[in-house]
Amino acid sequence: MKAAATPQKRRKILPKAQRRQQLIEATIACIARYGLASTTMHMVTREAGLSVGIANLHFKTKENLLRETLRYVAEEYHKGQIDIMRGREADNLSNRLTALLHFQLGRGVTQRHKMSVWFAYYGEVGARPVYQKIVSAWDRAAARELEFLFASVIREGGYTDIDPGELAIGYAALIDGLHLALLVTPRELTKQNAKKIGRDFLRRAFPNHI
Amino acid sequence: MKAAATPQKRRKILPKAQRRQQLIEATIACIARYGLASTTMHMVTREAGLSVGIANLHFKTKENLLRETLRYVAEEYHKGQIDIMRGREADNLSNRLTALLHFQLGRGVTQRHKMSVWFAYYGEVGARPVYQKIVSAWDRAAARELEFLFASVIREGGYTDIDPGELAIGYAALIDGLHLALLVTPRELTKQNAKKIGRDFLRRAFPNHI
DNA sequence: ACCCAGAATGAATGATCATTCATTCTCACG
DNA sequence: CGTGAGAATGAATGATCATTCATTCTGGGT
Repeated sequence: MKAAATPQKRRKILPKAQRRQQLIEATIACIARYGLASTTMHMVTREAGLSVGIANLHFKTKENLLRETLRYVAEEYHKGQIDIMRGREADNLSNRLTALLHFQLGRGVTQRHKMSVWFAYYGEVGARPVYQKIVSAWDRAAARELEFLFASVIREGGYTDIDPGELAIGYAALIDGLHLALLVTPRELTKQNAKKIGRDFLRRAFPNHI
Repeated sequence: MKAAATPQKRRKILPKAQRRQQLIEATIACIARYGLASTTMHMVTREAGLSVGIANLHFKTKENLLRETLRYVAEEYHKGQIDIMRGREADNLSNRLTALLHFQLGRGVTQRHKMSVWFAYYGEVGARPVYQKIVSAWDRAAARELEFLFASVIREGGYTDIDPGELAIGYAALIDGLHLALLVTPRELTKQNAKKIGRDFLRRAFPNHI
């Protein structure tokens, strides 16, 4: 038998870190497509093109894999934000605000499957304290950074009567809410419109900057 | 044997509508406590103090029960909002805005277990078009009403440069985002603060009213 | 060229769960 | 009272799924 009809997948050995990464990405794809509730280990390993046993080898349990996947997604999103807020490229505060808005409502983040994964985990936060811990740790970090950025803008613009911490929570909530709207009622809201709404929020707070 | 140690639950026959209601409420309690993913039919029927078979009798399948539960929750929340917006009690627009805010961030709605249920379903929307349909139908109705209210406020206050539809989407997104923050990072945000943030949003848009 | 540590496999196991349905029980009506 | 229509029960069934582990295979080291 020379060449089988099915092209005989050759077993490949790779470093642990690479396999873990591969499995996490397969998990994300499955959650986006089938939801957190009905994603099975078989689906994940098939998506990765590997055998079922592999999951147990690299992550002890399914619960573990899901936890690590959330960690990965949360880190990706929040690090992206923080990098822009600390941004060296845009020293100008106005540009930095705009860059942040474009990241948060831009092509990368607002892809349907990414938002699906994000809210799938949020949905379980009420029942799983572990998820809450992971998300809130990153949230706190991003919130602090945003508060700092807003404080700079307030100082520069001489705005009075604005608490940077409260405004930061409000802005973050608005962005989350817009993500939710893009996911749940995409027919009622385009990404363009979402950006305009975010921009209007900032303009009403910082009229001299936006 | 006269009186058993366990007080012999007597079988009771009730009208269909009442049993359905009872099961839906048990479902809500279970989702809040254990999450959508791990809520089982046994849990739900035990919570309701009934037998397993009852679920099949009143709702053909689990999927059906979950659907009806979402319908119930969505209706409760959105009807509450709409009633206030159409409110006969508060003819004054300022008061109506305030009443809406207090409903949306008040004791009733922001109970942890209610928000849990809400976001549990949002989390599955990406994978289940049925859920999306149910939620977006109610969302659309509430959005229209809110846009109408904002349009009245804009007319009364002579505000320029505000699109009521866009502002309504922004406000709704802010409220959703605040609910999420109350659920995920309750240590960072009190209900009092959430209300203040919502009020500030309205004040920046309608300074003559709030 | 050979070897073996340990990476990868997947059939088998046992646990959990939704759903079924033969049987029991209730109560409205005669 | 007595009865039957149909509401309620829960043990049994079969399907699905996470996890295990005996076995196979790979590639770096010698």
